[in-house]
Amino acid sequence: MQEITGLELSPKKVEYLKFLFKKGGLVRTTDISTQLKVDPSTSTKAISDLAETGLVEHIPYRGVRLTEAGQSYAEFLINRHNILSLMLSHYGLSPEEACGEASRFESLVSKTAVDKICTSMGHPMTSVCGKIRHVSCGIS
Amino acid sequence: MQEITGLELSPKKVEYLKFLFKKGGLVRTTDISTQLKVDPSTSTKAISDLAETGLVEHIPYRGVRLTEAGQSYAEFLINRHNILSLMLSHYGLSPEEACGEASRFESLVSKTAVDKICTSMGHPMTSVCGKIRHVSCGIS
DNA sequence: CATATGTTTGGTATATGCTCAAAACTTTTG
DNA sequence: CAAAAGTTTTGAGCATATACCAAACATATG
Repeated sequence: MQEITGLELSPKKVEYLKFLFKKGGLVRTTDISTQLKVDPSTSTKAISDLAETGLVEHIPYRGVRLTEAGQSYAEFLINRHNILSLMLSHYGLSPEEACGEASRFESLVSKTAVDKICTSMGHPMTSVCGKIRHVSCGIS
Repeated sequence: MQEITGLELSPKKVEYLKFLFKKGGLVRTTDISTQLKVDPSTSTKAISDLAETGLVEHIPYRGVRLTEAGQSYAEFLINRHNILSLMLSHYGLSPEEACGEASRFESLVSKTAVDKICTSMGHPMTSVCGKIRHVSCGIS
């Protein structure tokens, strides 16, 4: 994934990647299916898809791990979520509401837009749902 | 549609409804397919779906018209779009960017959130892409 | 009223996401 | 250290949303 547009992954795939990042290391299929509340077979399938994109490495019967590309992409995904949540919280949404709304639509917000929002907010360090790291954020 | 959550329709269905509202009156299948750049058969299908929800009335070979429910729902959809676009434009996105981003994700933003954003912005009357009418906006 | 135009139907395709049952593999344990 | 128990994967199948094409159908017009 050379240029990140932010629109590469489907909503669910984004969830998987964010979870893998937060969990860290080798993650078991069951952990994922428990967390995302789906059948283990569903998470196995999703992981196979992600493995094909090169974002994760799947060791069958062992677990999944983010690749280096996956790490930095997941970091973008989490920053995007945090920035959008923070933005929404500025409009009177509670942290939970903001976080929930952002989770629903974040996969459709481009990196370009996120970068502008981030810049406009002055590259904040913390959101309502986590710290923000301005690594791939196109600081201007 | 008793209580509007804002999450009733798929992205494309939202587009159809917004277009029908803007066009007004009885709209022909071809107008729709031309506008949304899809095959006429595709728009016929979408319209059938919408007709089942009671938001539009389809008179075969004649055209489609919003029902009263469809009218007010479409008004909500357009306000949502306008409010989200305006919000984004406050973060340095150009009108075109703001409008484009909003179009991508608006169908996943709840009415509750939109109402809060609208209130927080002081119920603005105009956005970067159209006027705003605060009819169903839960003015507080 | 026959033909041109516009619309709908039916078949088919892709993408995403999901479940269940059975097979395959790993781990535990007697 | 083999059988039982537990976990993971595979394969078949289903649902939704979106799309196209070709054929059938309705309407409008010359």
